[in-house]
Amino acid sequence: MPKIGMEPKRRSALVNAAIDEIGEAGSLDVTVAQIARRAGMSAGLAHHYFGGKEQMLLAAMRHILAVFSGKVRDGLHEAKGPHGRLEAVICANFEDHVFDRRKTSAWLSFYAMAQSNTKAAHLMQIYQRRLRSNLVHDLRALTTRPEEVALIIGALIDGVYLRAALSGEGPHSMATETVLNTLDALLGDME
Amino acid sequence: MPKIGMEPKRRSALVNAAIDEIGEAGSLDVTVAQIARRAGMSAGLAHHYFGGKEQMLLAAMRHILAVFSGKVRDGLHEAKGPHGRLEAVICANFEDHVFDRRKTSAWLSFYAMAQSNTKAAHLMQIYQRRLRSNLVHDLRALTTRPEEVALIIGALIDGVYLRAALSGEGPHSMATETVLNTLDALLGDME
Amino acid sequence: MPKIGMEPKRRSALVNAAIDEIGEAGSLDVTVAQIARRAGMSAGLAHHYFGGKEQMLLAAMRHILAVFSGKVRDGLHEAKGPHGRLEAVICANFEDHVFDRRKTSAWLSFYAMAQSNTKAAHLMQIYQRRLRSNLVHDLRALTTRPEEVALIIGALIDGVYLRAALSGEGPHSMATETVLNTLDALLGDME
Amino acid sequence: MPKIGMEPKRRSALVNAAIDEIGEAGSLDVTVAQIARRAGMSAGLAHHYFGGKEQMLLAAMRHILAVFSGKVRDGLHEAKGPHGRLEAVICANFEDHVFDRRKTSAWLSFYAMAQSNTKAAHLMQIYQRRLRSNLVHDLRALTTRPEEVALIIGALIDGVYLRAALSGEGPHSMATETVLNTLDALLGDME
DNA sequence: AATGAATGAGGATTCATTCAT
DNA sequence: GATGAATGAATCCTCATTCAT
Repeated sequence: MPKIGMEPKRRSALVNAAIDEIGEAGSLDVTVAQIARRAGMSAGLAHHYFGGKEQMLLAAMRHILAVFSGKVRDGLHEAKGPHGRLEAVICANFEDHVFDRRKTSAWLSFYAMAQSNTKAAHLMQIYQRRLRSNLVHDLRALTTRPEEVALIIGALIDGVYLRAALSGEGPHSMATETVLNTLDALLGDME
Repeated sequence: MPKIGMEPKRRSALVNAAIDEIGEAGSLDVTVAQIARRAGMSAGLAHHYFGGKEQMLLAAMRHILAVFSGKVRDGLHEAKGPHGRLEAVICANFEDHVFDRRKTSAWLSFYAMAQSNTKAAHLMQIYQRRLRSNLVHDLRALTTRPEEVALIIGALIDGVYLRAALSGEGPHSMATETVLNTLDALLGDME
Repeated sequence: MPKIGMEPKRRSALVNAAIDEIGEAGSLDVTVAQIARRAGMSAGLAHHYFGGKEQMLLAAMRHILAVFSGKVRDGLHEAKGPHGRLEAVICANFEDHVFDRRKTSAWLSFYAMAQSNTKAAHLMQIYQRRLRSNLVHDLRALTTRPEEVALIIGALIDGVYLRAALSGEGPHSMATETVLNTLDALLGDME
Repeated sequence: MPKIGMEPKRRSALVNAAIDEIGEAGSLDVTVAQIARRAGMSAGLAHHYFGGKEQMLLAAMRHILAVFSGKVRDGLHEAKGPHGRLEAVICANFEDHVFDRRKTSAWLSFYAMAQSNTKAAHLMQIYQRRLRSNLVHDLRALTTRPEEVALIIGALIDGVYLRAALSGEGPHSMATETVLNTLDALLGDME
């Protein structure tokens, strides 16, 4: 069994297991043993690879953010024009992969974690800044108050996501449409 | 020593202590002993009055919602006209008392709790429905799509609150204005 | 069972149990559970009263030193004249109570502990300084080099004790005589 | 890759690493992994060569004793006359190499180990007997009570060493002189 | 020979909860 | 009513040791 180059695989398996476990439990009160078992290894090995529970959770959080960032980047590549790019960013937030029950649930738990964990808070900040920066960049061409609209759209995305996470359903299309409509309303009004 | 009418005082003290403790810790990982000590009594007594930690936390959550509901009701009493009433509801969400650092922090923790605790989820639902109902009621007079606008405004309130809770600051006026502006943009556009 | 004022009794029982357990094991590799069981309580309670293993061990060390100090004080009270007092100090180091197998064994373990634990090192220093101070005080009347003789006698006491601890036997009288004879030889020579 | 004659080098490296690690930590609570890493190999290989942690520690202890014995032997070769030989033995105990901070620290830890480990105890016995035998042999020509003086000098050496190990300083010359002076006092007195 | 993977037992610590007084 | 005593289960983490390659 002990092949070489296991570390990346193990780490990846643990990260996914952590997200799933947290998602299912709906809370961070998940034991290392549970995660490790789901990832098919002993708790000791999990510690060996991550050094501790906290770092494992942070890695999971980082992974969620990385996947999400990738989606946004992909979406932006294909989009054309400022409005198209805004749509792409918003859609990326509500894509099926991101909107998976387990992911949203884990996400909300990480939100809570960010309140007591400095590193988690830092990760959230990075995500929020990146989102804001993307939005502002394309809003400049469409409105005289890009900052304000970005603030609203950003908060709205979070709010819609939050409600989805809580309700447990995943009204993907509805969510996207809701935000897009608001965007257009704001653009139309502030023009 | 066995004074009469101690129970309400004890319960109230515990609820407040729980909110403060959770708020300070930024998480629900708070011990019964801590809460009880802050409330000036033994952990055993806390159990006596609430029967368990979970019920104590739920009582704390209920209390936050109750205080908030009271604020909304007060605001609605003084407000005039549909738009004025909408303003009142929104303002109530960002009042100083509600927007206190500790309260927002506890609130976000309860959000997370609602994912794994059915009763907590139920309380959140009640709050969301009441908010929605208030919004829809007054939006009927101002737009042809009251449901949709209510959805957006509701999500926006949550999103703004969420960000405030995370950032730790309390940009009260900004928050209120942001939501109000969006409301007007939506009304203007959808009329 | 839960009577009031249990704390001192529990702490005392734990300290004694710790000394016995360490003495029997011949090492500090003793579990809190073992100590607690010997003291007739749960491991949780042991933590409740001491806050941790280290503090429990330090309390045990302190207790050994305190008992020993008491013996020295008692001996000095009854002794007469400088030489009599010196004899009393030396005898106190090899009294039966102090020379009990378990105590010596624990003592040697604490010596080792003092190398990695600052607080333990501090306790050892206090003991050594007190011994030295006692010796020097009475040697002043008997020799022109009290400091030097005190150094030798102090080291000799430690050495004899160390060997006794290692050998497991307790040649009380021999030990005492050995040190006393050396003292007299030094005094006779240095006069 | 499988070089010939690697075993002695590996074993030696591990023994030295163990002594250093124990010396630095000031305790036997040192992991095999730490020792192996310091010796530049994997923990698995360390096991391969020694069969277990205990045997590795015993080998380290044996090594310290062997180095020390060599020093004594060398000293005795060059010394002349009974008194000169006694001086040589005493000096060998406080030579720089032996008196190195790390070595003394490890030594004290091994003392503690001898209480719970039969093999370690046996090694200590061998050392003490050899020291005693050396001392008695030369004391015969100088005093009528060689056994008693040997006992005192032996215990004094241990005591001085113990204090040096604890204090962390290495007052080499002082230590040597202290013991030598005592020796002369005893010889002068008991003649 | 040598490594890194892997395990599993064991230990300190925490804490909700119960209970005698 | 109120307390502090007490427990025991649960959890994180460490580490010696084994093993496939």
